[in-house]
Amino acid sequence: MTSVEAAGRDVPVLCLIDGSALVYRSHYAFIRNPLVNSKGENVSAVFGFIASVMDLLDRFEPEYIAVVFDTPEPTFRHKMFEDYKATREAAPEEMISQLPMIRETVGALGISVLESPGYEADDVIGTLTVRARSLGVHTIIVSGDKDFYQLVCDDVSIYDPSKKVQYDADGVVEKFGVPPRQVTEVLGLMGDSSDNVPGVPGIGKKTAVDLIRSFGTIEDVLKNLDSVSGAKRRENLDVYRDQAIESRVLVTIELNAPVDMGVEDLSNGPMDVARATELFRELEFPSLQKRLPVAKTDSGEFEYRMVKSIQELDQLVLELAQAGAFAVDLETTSLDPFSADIVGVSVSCAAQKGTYIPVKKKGSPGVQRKSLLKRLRPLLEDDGVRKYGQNLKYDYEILRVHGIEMRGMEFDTMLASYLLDPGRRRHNLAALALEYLGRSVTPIEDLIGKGTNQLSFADVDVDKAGDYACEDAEVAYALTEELRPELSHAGLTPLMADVEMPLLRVLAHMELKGVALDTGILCRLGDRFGKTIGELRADVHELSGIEFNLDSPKQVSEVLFERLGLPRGRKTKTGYSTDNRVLGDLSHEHEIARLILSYRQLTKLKSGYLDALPRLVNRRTGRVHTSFNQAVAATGRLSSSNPNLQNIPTRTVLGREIRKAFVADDGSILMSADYSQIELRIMAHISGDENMKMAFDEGKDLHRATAALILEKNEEDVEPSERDWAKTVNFGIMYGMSSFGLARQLGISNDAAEVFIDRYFESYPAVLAYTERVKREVLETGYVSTLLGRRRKVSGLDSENGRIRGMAERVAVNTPIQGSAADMIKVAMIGLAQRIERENFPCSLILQVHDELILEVENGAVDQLASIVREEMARPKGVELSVPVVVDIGHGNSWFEAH
DNA sequence: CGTGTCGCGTAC
DNA sequence: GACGTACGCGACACGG
Repeated sequence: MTSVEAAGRDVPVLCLIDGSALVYRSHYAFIRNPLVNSKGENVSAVFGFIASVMDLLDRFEPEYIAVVFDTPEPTFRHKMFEDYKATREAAPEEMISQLPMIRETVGALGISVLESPGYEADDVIGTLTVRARSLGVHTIIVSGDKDFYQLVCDDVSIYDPSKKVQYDADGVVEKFGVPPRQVTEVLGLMGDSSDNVPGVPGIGKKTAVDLIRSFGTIEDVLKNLDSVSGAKRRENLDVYRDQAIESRVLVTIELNAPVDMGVEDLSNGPMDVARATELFRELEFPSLQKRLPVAKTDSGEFEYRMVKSIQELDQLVLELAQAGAFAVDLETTSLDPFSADIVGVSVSCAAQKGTYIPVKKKGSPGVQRKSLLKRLRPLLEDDGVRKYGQNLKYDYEILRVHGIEMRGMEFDTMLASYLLDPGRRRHNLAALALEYLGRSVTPIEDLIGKGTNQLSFADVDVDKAGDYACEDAEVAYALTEELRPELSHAGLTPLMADVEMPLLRVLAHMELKGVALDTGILCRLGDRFGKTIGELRADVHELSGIEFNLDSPKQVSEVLFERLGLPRGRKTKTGYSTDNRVLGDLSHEHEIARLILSYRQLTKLKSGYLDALPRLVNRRTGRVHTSFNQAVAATGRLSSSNPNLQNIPTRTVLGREIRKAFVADDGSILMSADYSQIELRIMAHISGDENMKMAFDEGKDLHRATAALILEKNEEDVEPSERDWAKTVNFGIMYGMSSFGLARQLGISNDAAEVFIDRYFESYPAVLAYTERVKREVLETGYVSTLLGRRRKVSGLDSENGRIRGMAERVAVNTPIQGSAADMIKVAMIGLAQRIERENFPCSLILQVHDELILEVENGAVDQLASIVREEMARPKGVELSVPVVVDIGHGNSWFEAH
């Protein structure tokens, strides 16, 4: 419909954005549901504005573009007519405060910002349209304001960003009723209430258009008053004739405003992609970030090569050996190392340089996989040639499946980032490149797409794959150079070199080994549970007299609290809670609560374990291979996923049954070794509390001893319930629990809980001192540390907000304890794996559950292994506690029996 | 139809 | 609000 589209791209385009109007529109578009980032800032206007601007860039691909703002200074219109815009309300502060960010982001997108004191944006825009016209440039004015209709002609059109409609001269007639040259005439008569332009009383849009269509101009209307219908209308036109003329001046856009920029100064771009990416990250606009082009670093700076022959590969191997260190990255067809085919290998032995060796396939360059691996093997297996990489555990596993043992792994960028700031969310290459190098890297989705119809990496065009792969290796190299000194500066080099890097290999072996699962057991258990679940569901529906989705907490809450009118408990964000605690209380009121609890327990076990685990048995190995994530938990712990084998039930009789399905191969057994109360022992060690240390020294039951101290009675007189209370307090203190939380947990009054806590700290005074010490440490240094010097930043301890401060306190108190326990078991794992390997012992580590190690061992070696495990766990090298460390060891045919 | 968030529950 | 660290399920809301 528009002249621009008709004209195709023969004519250059200038986009002029009515900035102030767009800010308003963007801000109020979200007024009911403001966009607030995690810092609590309202960023609605920034988001709406920038999203609209990016739409424009996509839609019009303009050669020239500028955002034009009004200025706060009075304009010539105010001087002429003092009431001009007098009824405007002041802009809201939370919108005004977004203006600097909008300007900055617009700047990063390579777009000029214009304003002219004493003139409105309209005048600057009008003036530029004239200049553009003389240069043969078509102007698109981006605004919803009808005032702009007057500027429309063959070379000027309007684009309304909220309606996404473009108007040419015909469009204006259709929309407004008169052609552009008569727009000011109509506006002069009808006025504009938003700008407080008076016009003529009693004449609105419809009448004004009728009059101007009949007569042509305001003067013509006034000359022919006799022909105007309506006595009152004639009178008003007569009385307010000067006001009409004056209004027309007010609405007429100035075409000669002082604008010091020419159209040629308003070229679109270049975009500062790195800066824009950074801003979008700060603002938390991932959706906009995705729309940015990938940062193009000056390609002259980078040297990405592709190896296309054996001869070139031999040359490369020499180069890498000469360099003594290189970053390596494998491109494969799968994340599962057992089914992953190697598509190519990229390496980098200098920043800004990368080489890709594609595996040969029909019709494209490369080297046969067999000869590729053969040529690289000596280099990869050479301990003296240092390897860098991002998540080397993966590359190590792939190579190992292909018969290559990568040695000399020295620096994993993911782990380095994790040690530097274990609290950060992502340690992926893209995030690190952005953070430490200020670079954006090509996302893999750009090559293989996303969602269901993802390509295999093998199907990616080899040149594109090469660029991507070279970049990954090269970025890993550059990051290594960047992160190594940072690690050293933070005193984290030993932790990296002696713990995390060696552990990487241990974890890889555990993942590759996997654990055998007797799916028959799970299947039978699943059938049994399924029947009971069906019965429970029927009973609940019967009792409530309605069929509903028992899996929906929302519907459960409706049935319990509305239909059955049971007493409501706590509220959640979305309604009334139906969790275990609430249902437990309700079970005295109504039988249905008990049934729902049973239903919940069984469905949880069935969907979460019985049904889920068999699906994750690897087709090739017949075993389950979890991932042990080394850079996730902020305290230094590992985590486990796909499946999570660190949350297999044990606390309930029914749940524990699942452990019977975790079994050993024929001729072997499972051995479980777990630390007894390791975190409390570490708390005793770190705090140095004499009473607590003494209890451990004397081999006492710490919970019983604690109860005796608090209650001032003999240990043998402590009741089982009293021991349970003490146990709750012991753990509660470690987690920074408040008297409120303790009261809730124990079902006692707040005052009673406070007394407990006071008595606890009187019994263990150094523990209280410890909590004070870590808080002071955070205030002084900003972080807390574990026994091995692992650091975690803690923020919020100085917050005004009690909730945030409380959270920070708990993190500060808990992290050194949880983290030191993690340090300890990691060191034990490394020592144990080393001995097993060196002594060629017929066993493997297979699982770690925070304070427990599970091994699979051949029948004959059980007793000998038990003593090795105990030694390595009780006295991990470099971690010595001032209290005894007790390790409980059991074994059996299944995990259930090993406990 | 895929993606993100919430409530909930499992582990240590 | 009120106990630290994880992972993952089903439901639900949202957006293309």
